[in-house]
Amino acid sequence: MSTLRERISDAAKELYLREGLEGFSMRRVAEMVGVSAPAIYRHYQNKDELLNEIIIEGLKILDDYLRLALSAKTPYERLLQLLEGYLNFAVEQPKYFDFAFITPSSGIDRFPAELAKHDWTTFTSAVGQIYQCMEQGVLKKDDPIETAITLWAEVHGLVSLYRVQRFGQSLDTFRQIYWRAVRRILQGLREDGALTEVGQADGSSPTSPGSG
Amino acid sequence: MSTLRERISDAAKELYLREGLEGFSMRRVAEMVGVSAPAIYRHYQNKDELLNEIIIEGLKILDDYLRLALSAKTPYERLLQLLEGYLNFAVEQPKYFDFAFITPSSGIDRFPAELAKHDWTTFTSAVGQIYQCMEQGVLKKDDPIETAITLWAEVHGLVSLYRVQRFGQSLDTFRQIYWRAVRRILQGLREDGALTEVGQADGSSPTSPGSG
DNA sequence: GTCTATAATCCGATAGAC
DNA sequence: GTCTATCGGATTATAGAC
Repeated sequence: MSTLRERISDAAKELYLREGLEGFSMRRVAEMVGVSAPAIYRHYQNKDELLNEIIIEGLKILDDYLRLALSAKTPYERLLQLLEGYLNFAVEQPKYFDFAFITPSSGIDRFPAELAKHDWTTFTSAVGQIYQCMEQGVLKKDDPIETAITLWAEVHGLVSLYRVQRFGQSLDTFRQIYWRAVRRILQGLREDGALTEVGQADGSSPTSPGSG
Repeated sequence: MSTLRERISDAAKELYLREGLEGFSMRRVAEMVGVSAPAIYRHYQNKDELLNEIIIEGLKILDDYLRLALSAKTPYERLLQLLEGYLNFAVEQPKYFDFAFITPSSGIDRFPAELAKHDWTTFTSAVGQIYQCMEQGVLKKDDPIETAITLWAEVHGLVSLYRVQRFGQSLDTFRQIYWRAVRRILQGLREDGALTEVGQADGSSPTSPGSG
């Protein structure tokens, strides 16, 4: 059992995933649901409101990817898993990633409050892991917030450049590039000389939460 | 003296800078030039081909920003200036930055060969500075290509997140965030203990090439 | 080579009947 | 709440005169 509003929302997500923002239209959503286009406006005020539904769905899925990290045993492993969750979300849910993090003003100008709240929640979680790493001496004492920004920017830059085709098309190659870059950063954030390698010793990725 | 093709190209750039991708249309370009819309198709096969003109212009402007870095005296200063050129380009020419580096498939699917060539040229230049830094002992010996990727991803991630409103709206604040993150990365890439600070000692930016 | 005119579609959104 | 019909607009692209 599902309401018409839910069916519209589901169809919108399906259409966006299949056709992208370019092929997304109210008319086609209506056609998929089996109603006329104006009927949608009884449930959503306009196109932007329907598109917001898609962003929110993407954030939920990103949460699923990141939540898996919290089950790891040490703060450092949780941090690595968070970094991998971001990678897996971007490469396994590229359309959602694009819409939530890439697409600038095309489509939606004002970003919904959910987005800011979501950012804050997950960012705070990452800061917590980093803080614990510093307390344990796994990372050098530093400002955990600024350190989190530094790491977030690195992984976001990597996946963004991958999304706009700057690292070729091979996912395997990109995963190697990703982890070598991230580990190079982490190396610089570690206590000098101490604990040269924590966790995996090679450049391969931890277990993939999304593909397992 | 200018050909009609050049006038179309100029009008297209002007319209895109003023209205963005959303407000860009063949009709409006034609209107600006003072010809009918179909006349444009005598000089450009379709809309994508005209949009490519804009990307190429953006890459030329980016080159202007990055070329200023080469006049600095040391490899490390040239590297810092390159990193600042990227920042200045992104914040001073946001529309060009968005189109060349953010906008995914909306608008253009296949990226022109110019783009790949440009990437390669400027990237190679950055790798050269990094290599020299390593030879001089300013940076730890490492793979200069991977190091360049790591740095590129960091600055690209920072400016991309800024462009999608993740760091608030204050440019001054963002510049501070940017340089603190970049310097944190560079710190980790330096020889352990040696040369704790090269160049500016505070977190402020070098001289801005674009705003001076 | 450039023009006018127009085709053939698509879009978001609304009005008003039922 | 859903429908038909339609408005007002956009788009790429072509036909044919000049």
